Amino acid sequence: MICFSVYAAGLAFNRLYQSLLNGFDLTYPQFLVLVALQQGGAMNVGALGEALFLESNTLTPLLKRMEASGLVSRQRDKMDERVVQIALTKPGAKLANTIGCVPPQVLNATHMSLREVVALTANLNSLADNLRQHTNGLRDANIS
Amino acid sequence: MICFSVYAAGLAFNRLYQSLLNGFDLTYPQFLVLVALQQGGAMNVGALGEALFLESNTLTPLLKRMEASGLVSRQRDKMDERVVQIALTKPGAKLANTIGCVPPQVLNATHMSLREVVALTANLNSLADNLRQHTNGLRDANIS
DNA sequence: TGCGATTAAATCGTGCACGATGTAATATGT
DNA sequence: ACATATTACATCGTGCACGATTTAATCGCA
Repeated sequence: MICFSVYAAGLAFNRLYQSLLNGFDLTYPQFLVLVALQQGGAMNVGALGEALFLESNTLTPLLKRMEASGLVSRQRDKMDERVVQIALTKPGAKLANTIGCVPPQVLNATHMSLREVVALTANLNSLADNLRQHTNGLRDANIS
Repeated sequence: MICFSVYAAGLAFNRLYQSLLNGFDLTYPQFLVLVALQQGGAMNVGALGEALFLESNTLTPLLKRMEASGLVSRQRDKMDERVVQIALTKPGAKLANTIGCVPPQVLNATHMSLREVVALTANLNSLADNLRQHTNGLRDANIS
C-alpha cells in the first residue's frame, strides 16, 4: 500500500515539524509558504498555489492568518485588481532566515544519507506528477 | 526538501483517492479504516489508531460518521467498559470487498513498476519510523 | 477495602484541505 | 460598445489532524 506509506510519512513529517516549529507560532503549511516566498520572492496567490499545489480556498484563510501575525503583506495588484500580491514583511523575512535551522534538524531525524534522501525525493516528485496527471485526466473526462 | 515532496505526494494521493471513492460516499481516511478492519478484523479504537498512526481525537468522530452511514459497529467491551470495539457491519464488509478494485487503479496511476513501488514503500516506511522515533524523543524530553 | 494513579475514549478548539459556489475584474468576439 | 466568457480570488460547508483537557473505568497497592 504505497498510498498508506505516503499518508503515514506525511503524518510523521507534520508532527515532527509541528514540534520543531511550535516555538515560532508557525504551522507546517505556513512554514512552507514562508520558504516558498523566500525562495521565489513576492508572488500572487495563484503562483503560490502552483508552487505548493494548493488553491485559493486553502491559501486565502492561511494567508490572512499570516497577515494577521505580521509575516506577509497582501496587496491588490494596481494593474489587475483581481490579483493579490503576497510578499514577506520584514519580520516575515527575518523569521524565514531564522527557521533555516529547522530543515537540517529534520534531515538528521530521517537517519538517511543525503544521497538516499535526494533519490527518495526524486521518486516522490515523479510519483506525484503522475498522480496529478491521472487525477486531472479524470476531472477533464467528467467535465466533457 | 524531502518533507515537501512527501507533503505534495500526500496531497496528490488524497485527491486521486477522493476522485475514485466519491461514488462510494467514502473519504480517504474512512477507506483506510475499512481496509484496516478488513485485514486486521474487529479491534478497539486504540489498536486501530496504532495501525493508522492516529489517536482517538481523530478516530472517534470519524468512526461515528462511519457508524452513522452503517459501515461499522461500535460496542463497549463487556470485560472493560473503557474500550470500544470497532467491527465491520455486513454492508461495511461488502463495501470493503467492492473497493478492492481501487488500489489497482491507483497503482496504475503511479506509472511505476511493482518493483519500484515496493522499494519506495519500504523506504517511506523506514523514514516514517525514524521520524516517529525522533518526534517521540522530543516529546519525552519535554515531559521529563 | 478504598484511594490515588493509570488507561481508553471522548470532547473541545484551531487550522488545514477540498468541492462547490460566489463575486468582481478583465479579456474576447461580433 | 457591449454582452459574454474567462480569470483570480474569496466564501461556505464538511471532514480530517492534532494539542489539550475531560470523563469514566480499571489497576495497584497499602
